[in-house]
Amino acid sequence: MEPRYDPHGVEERWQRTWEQEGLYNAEADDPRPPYTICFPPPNVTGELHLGHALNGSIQDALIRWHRMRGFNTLFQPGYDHAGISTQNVIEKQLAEEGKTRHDIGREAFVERTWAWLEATGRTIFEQLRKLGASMDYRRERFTMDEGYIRAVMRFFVHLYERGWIYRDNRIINWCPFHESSLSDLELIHDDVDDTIFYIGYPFAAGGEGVTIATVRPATILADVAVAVHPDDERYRDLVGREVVVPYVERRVPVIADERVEPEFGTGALKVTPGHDPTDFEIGRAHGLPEPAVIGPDGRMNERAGDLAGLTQEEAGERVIAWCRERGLLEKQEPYRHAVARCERCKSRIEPLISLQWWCAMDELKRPALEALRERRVVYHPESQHRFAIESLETAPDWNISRQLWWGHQLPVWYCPDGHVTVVETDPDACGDCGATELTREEDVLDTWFSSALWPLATLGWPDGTPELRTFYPGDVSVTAREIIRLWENRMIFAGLELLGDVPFTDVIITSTILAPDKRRMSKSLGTGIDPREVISQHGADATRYGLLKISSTQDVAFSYGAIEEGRKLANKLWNASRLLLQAGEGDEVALRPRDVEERWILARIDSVRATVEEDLSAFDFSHVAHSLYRLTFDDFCDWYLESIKPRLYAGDADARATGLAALERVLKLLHPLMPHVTEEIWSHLPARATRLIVAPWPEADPAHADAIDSLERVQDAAGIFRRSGVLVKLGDDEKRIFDAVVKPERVAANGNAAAEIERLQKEVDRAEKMLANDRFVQNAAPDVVEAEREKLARYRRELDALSG
RNA sequence: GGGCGCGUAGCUCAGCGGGAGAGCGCCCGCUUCACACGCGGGAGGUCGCUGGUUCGAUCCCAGCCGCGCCCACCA
Repeated sequence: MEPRYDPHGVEERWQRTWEQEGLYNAEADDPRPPYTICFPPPNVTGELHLGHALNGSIQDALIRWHRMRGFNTLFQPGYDHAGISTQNVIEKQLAEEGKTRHDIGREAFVERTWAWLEATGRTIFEQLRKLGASMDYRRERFTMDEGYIRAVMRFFVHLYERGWIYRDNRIINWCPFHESSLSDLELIHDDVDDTIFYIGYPFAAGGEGVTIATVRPATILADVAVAVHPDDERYRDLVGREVVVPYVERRVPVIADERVEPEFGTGALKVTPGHDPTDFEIGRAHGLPEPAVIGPDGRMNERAGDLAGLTQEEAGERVIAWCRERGLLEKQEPYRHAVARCERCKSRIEPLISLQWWCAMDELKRPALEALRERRVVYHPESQHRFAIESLETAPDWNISRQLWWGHQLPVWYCPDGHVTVVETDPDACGDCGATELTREEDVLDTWFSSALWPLATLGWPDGTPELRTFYPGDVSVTAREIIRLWENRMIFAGLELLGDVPFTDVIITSTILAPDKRRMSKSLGTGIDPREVISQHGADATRYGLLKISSTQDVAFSYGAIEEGRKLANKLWNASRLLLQAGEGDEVALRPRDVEERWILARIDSVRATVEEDLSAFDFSHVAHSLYRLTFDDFCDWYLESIKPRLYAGDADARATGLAALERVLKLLHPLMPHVTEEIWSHLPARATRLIVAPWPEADPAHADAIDSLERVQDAAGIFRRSGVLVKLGDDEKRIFDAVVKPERVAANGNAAAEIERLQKEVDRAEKMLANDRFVQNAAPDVVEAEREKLARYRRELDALSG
């Protein structure tokens, strides 16, 4: 064994070995209790980023821990077809060839997408293998593989038959670039500098009229009313009167609606149901018409009269000029406000009324809300649990149709008479009239519609497979905050609706990793860090350790220091094992603690085991990493191994056998975090019959607990021993050694009894003062007072020993 | 506008009612037979500010200042 641990080669070797030996595999007929985690299916076109790496490290730590604890673990891999995102990639390729998707047609487009995926997609799981993620790679699924498509079709038909899927003309977010609707959750909001115009709408009967404020003057052409708040005293008398819309010179009513904000602008709102979501709601409530003057391409349409064909900006200018000429433009001001953009192409979103498919949420979300409130599913941290409930409560009906070509085409067919047939596979005839000339709905489903089925469909649903029976419901889902509403909540209601049970019991929301300088990681800022490089440079174990160490409930800065720490820990373990192995020949690994330091380290390991179990159960991975680092460096190496060196050098077989047994336990505790180095060391230990990855997790071992207290005080002086070049031999009477040997040595080594006495005197004074305080003695918890008394007694003893 | 969170050593962060901590960095000393990716020693902090609760507050409460994130249809 070399004196330096080098992860290169070692990690790849174990990854191959584990997989080849089938140790990642999960079997449905395994009688052990199941433990299931589905890796959130990454975009099929994507590459591993730090979010994946952190997610993978967390999930794999949980999986490996449970595997060692005797669970039949399934870590499920797979990809998402990622509708818009993938279509984007292909459209960009086409654009480089000077073409659009319409030039090659739908069939060729879809074919091309598949061909491209075959050639270049699906690389993330190769990268996750290099992280050591112990997934059952045989079970890789895709949201558009044959079985999965059946699941999606079944889900749609199921919801349709429940009466929850409907088609309606409603206002949606239209992306002019993708020429598709988008859900609210697929938007981003950006501040832009705009101009707000104040425009007078004269009374139809003549006179001043009312002034409104708008940033989109082009939409004036589609105004159907002016609305004010019902309690707005200023406008009370106006309600019911008619005003004239500028430019088009159309008479429209003044109405009252609570959705109007009296404080904003002039408190009077021009109502444009065709081009604004709020106005749309107001319009529906008042039964107003919904004219549209802007088309799907974002330009003015034929209903815009002489402005048809213009961009909105051009049309707006013409409208403003018209108003200015007639003295209707009261003022204009610079105005900064947020606008919605497509999260993929950044195009400005056009609110348009469009015929779309919808999924009603009221019935679907009710059982999910119940499950969340009863905590059958719990989000971690707790603040996210509240957010998840709130999000679900307020979830509007779901726009599930997209006007894209890449995705699951809706299982909806129309006959020439306009009858609608909804079935899972191509029907022969119209369900209503028997007509055989059917055309299929062109729209595809929102990508998240299929993602919602991930925990079920990957296990074979809608078929009643053994996998589904064994591994559903699963256990944990690990994901990022922004995906709670898009994905997690939807998996919950889909699972409850289709199988009557939640898909998992815990959802871990991971922290966002920022660049080391706390800026957002982004390619354009050049602040991105590629986890694949980190892994190849520092090793998978160090990367895993580092990511888990910095993980928390808030946003965290990436830290190479934490990765370094992981590397150091691996090296330390490696050398600790060398010390023990080189100290003798035998292949004995056995607990034969003779001296208190041996009982002490066993007790420490057991105490850390308990802490680690608690922290893993609470998903506090940072704390786990911290505890194990301290255990390895401070307790195991700096103190315990140092103290048994004399015995090891003397060839004491018991000391070696016990040391190896203790080392084994430490390796086990660390394996979920740093699987490779621990397995590698394990393989060097004598007579290893089994792999560490499937070795049993340490049992509770309280046998040596009493050794902790007695030795820890002596440990306090350990530094002195080593510095003075003396290796202390600790007998049963540690206390005697401490008082008689350690103290004087410490003083001698420091050459500084006065300072030590001063320090102790300060402690004594402090403790005496507290204990003399009646209110402290009466009010503080009894064990706190007792601890203080013990401290005082100890300080006094030490003080006596020094000054006496 | 709403929600969440954060301000502790030069940097990154842990601790969260009774002794101010870790990693990295810095200074001093060690080629001690596991490890210089190491060992020992050390410097460095009014624990954002102001009040309150308490015998006692970095820790609980309120306000303020600063920073970040998420959500949002104020035209």
